[in-house]
Amino acid sequence: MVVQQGRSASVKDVAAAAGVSLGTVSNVLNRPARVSTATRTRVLDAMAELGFVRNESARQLRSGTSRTLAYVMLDAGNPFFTDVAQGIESAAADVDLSLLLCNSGNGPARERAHLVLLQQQRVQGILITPVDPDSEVLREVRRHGTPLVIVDRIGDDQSFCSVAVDDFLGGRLAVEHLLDRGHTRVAFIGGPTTLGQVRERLEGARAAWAASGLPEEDLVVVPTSALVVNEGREAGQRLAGLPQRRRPTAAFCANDLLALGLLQHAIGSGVRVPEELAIVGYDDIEFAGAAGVPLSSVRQPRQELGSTAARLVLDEASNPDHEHQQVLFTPELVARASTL
Amino acid sequence: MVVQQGRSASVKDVAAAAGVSLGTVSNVLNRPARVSTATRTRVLDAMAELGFVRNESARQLRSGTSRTLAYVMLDAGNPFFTDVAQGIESAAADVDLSLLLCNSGNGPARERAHLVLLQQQRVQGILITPVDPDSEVLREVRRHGTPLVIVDRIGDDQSFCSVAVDDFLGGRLAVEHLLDRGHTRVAFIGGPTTLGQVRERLEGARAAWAASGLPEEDLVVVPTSALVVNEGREAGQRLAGLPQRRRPTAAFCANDLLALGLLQHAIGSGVRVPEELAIVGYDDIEFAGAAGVPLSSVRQPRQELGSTAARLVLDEASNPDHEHQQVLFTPELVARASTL
DNA sequence: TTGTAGGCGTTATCAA
DNA sequence: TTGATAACGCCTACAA
Repeated sequence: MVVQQGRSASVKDVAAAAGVSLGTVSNVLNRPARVSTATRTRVLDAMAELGFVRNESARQLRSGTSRTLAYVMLDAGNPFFTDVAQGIESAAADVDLSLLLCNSGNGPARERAHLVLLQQQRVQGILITPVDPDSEVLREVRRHGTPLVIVDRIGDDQSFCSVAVDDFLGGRLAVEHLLDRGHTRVAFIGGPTTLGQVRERLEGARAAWAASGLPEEDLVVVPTSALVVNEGREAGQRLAGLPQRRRPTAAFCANDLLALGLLQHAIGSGVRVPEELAIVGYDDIEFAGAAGVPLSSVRQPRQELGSTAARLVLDEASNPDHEHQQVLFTPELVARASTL
Repeated sequence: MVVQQGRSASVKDVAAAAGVSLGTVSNVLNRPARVSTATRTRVLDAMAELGFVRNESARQLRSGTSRTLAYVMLDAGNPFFTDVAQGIESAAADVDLSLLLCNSGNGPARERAHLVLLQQQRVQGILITPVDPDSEVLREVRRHGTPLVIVDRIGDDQSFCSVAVDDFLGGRLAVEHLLDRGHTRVAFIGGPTTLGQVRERLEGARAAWAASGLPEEDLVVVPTSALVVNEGREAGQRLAGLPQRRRPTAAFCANDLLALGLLQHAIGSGVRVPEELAIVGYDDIEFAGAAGVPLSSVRQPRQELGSTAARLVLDEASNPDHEHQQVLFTPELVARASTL
């Protein structure tokens, strides 16, 4: 066993140690059948002795493409996206690719920086939940030739594959559920509306509300600056500040983090859930069901979202007849104790 | 603007398009000052025209090292580890490195596969929360020369840098807190004990218990097969199945996911928290404070854990006088409503 | 200021 | 079955 110093052993070193040519070592690596058993073992021994590890950069330079997929997440702190990432990873692992995870944190500059790096690395494909699906940066990636699939959003044009869940329908389901429960004053909590997800869930909510014939102003929109727990708490305070007769008896939150924050505020300030305030979240993350009052939520097929996106990007990468497609999954309302 | 087909443009193509030599293009990229303004703009224009993107593999092959750090997580579904990852990522971004995230899912085989891939990619350094910190695979990485830092664990030997939090102390703090609250029958919920974190938290709990002079058998150990929400629910059922006079009045869970599951079971089956069952978790993930009954928990400095580990691995990678060190952070008990 | 040449580690082709 | 060689794209001496 040899302690490495300097740079690590190359095929050339292995060849020298085994007393064979460099080409033979390469054959042992890539077409073992072509090498006689005797020399093969000699080469393998030399590799073990020297602690040889293939250099992926060199391989990649030679082959022109890497064995890596990348996913640029919108918010790594949101379990929804880590679940999507798990779906991607398992699909990637099936075809022996590894997954590079990046986090834009909803920042266009960070997103752009990641995309540049990924193209430099010649990743096989990029999956991204973009800050803005119609941004020019995405089209630049396409122009460069790197396959790209949009996850959890749909762009205006159809020049990309995308995998998303019907957010408009999800918003409708949530509000229809609350209407079914007899609520006539409901809050929509969410923002910023620069996020398409938020916009469409709100539109769906409005559509359901309009269909009910209730006065428009009784769907109270409470904007937030991000989809995080703390914003949910603050929204709770704002609701509590409303005069009794204008205060909604139910809230539909644009995601579960907000809903959990709202729930926490409610319980902390003695508001009974669902009797005084019913709550519906969105995403159905694991913690929604595990909340003190289990949360009703709109479930999205997270893992499937990821694995489907991975399949699409791989098809785009390898199938010359690839055609872009927009896959739209259907969300589903999961009713739990927070809406009775 | 040109639509790419075939392979993407290289420095050679740019040189041809700009009517200069290949060396000049390289100078524009790496020593712009050495190039006259006129030729520089000509070259830059050609790059834009061709949609040139540097090939990182070639660069790396030449330079011998990559611009990437990697973190092998133990469980990507646990917010604790994603928070650690965020700490690493921000430290890496500070020095212009990108972070490759892998997930072993507590599986030795997956862990090993990831490590091989990472070495092949010649990452600058590997951070890992290992399945087993004393495993031979880690030493093999070291032997190959890739800097490696152990995160959230400490190995037996001190041949690696490590960054961890004092789990023994954390266990003690949790149980002392429950003893302070007057509990005389307490459950420890956690497992598998192949996880060192679990073993040490349990040891700490036992030490505190022994110091109290209470009968040993009144610290009831409820083993689980994983540190996930669902196992917490099942532990709740097992507790409920105990005869009243042997049933603990408080539980210390080896992490917050278990605690959330237990809490959910308790609320669902009408057990009042903390009056009938007090609960202390571990990690203080964001969802602990946001639980229906906010959870008391042992807080670990997650982001700091990550950023410190990143600094250590970079020092090991670049400082010839690097000395391995074991950094041990101190945990802190955060008391909330779940223990009154 | 610009151009030329060699090499990083791997693989594939072709010849022996 | 094995060996020699060229090429992938980039960077850095060194030469002009």
